[in-house]
Amino acid sequence: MTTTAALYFSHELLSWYLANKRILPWRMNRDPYRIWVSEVMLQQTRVDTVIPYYERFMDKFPTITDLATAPEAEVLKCWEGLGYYSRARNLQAGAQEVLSRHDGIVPDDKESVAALRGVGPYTSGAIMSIAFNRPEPAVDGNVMRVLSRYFLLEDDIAKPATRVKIEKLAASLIPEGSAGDFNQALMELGALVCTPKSPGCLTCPVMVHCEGRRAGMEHTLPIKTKAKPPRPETRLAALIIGKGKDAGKVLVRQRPQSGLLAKMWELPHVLAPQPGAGGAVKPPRSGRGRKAADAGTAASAVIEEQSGGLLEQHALQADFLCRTLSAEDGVLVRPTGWRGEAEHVFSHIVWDLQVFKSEFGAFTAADNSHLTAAGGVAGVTAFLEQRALYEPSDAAGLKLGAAAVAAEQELPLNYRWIGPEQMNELAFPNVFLKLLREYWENTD
DNA sequence: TATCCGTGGTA
DNA sequence: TTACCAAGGAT
Repeated sequence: MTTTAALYFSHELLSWYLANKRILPWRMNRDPYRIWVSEVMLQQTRVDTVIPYYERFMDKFPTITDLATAPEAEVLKCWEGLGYYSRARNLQAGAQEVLSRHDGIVPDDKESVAALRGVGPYTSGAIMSIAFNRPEPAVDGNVMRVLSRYFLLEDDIAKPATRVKIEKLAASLIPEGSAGDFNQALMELGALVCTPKSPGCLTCPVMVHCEGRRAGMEHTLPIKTKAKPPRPETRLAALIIGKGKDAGKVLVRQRPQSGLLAKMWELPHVLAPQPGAGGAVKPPRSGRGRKAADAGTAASAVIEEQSGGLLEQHALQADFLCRTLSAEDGVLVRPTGWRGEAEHVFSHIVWDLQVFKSEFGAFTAADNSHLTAAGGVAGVTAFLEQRALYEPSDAAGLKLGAAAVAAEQELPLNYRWIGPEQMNELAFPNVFLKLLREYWENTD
């Protein structure tokens, strides 16, 4: 690559950007805090998805101090539905670092910015270049795609080493004094023209010297190895309906401090024995109108309830849910009917949620007869023995200990009864948001 | 280095 | 419907 060709690329691209750039909320000015928030929200997230979240977030937390001093629950609630929730917690931690160590002013040196929680190589480059116009590369997926095509680079962009290589190339292309615009131009081109599936070479401002296109490789570049497919998990969830003083409420729980969906709220659920783990509960034949969110599904649950018992598969699952929730959380519930199915897709896991309407409290064998109406006690006990879930001597009883039955249940600290109003305070992942909204819509 | 982290749009 | 993947970071 000659210097003149590089100059051509940079200046043609920069001119195109200045004439075609989108008007976006974070392009109002170059306030480093606004740029920072936008870059974190835009991590692995589309512009159109981010915009309404960004507007709400900046409205609620206009300054670094506002964000740093806010209750964490409010920050999470503001992020609800956007995904990758550690971003929200790290962003607030970063704001607190800036407040305590930099007098509330975003530092304008690379090392300090890169040291902030949730700020990696891309985001530090983006903040330094866009907010401070420093000549730092900001290499994201767009930039790797654009440069892989333009310079016909056949490196696997899934490998971290490739990003490092492209960072050096991108740094060398930054025009004097235009780092912020140039970095945004690269990303804008990737988002609007040099798109993953069908690149718009005919309207591309740098098509004449694009080596990838000239080699007819615009559709095969960039090279990227396939990601591992997500593992399926069947999860048995309890929609626990309150009675008495808790009438009209639902029992929810908060997830642990770290890991998947950290600190988010959810319906209690347990991991079902997975297929292949040895005589496991298989999910009912899924698909076709059985999803809780579909209009026709609630009907399926009603039919099951009215027929005086659950389908065998659901009976087995309900029983397993009841026992496991008792064992794991010490929460005693009585599933009374299958309510529906919902799917939740993560990057690395797919949840098949089987939702069971449940009552709160201990149960006895007689109470539980509905669980075995379809499958028969023999089938259920055989299943339970196979899973070694309780002592064979209890096989005929299907009940928990008498002490547990009699005791007044105390809720674990991470459990809470909530009504519709509490939906405005607690942050839920989207699946549970939909399930709860659907429940309250249909019970008004 | 590989895996863990959400969610939704699109072809 | 599946498959891809988006202004990535932490461990």
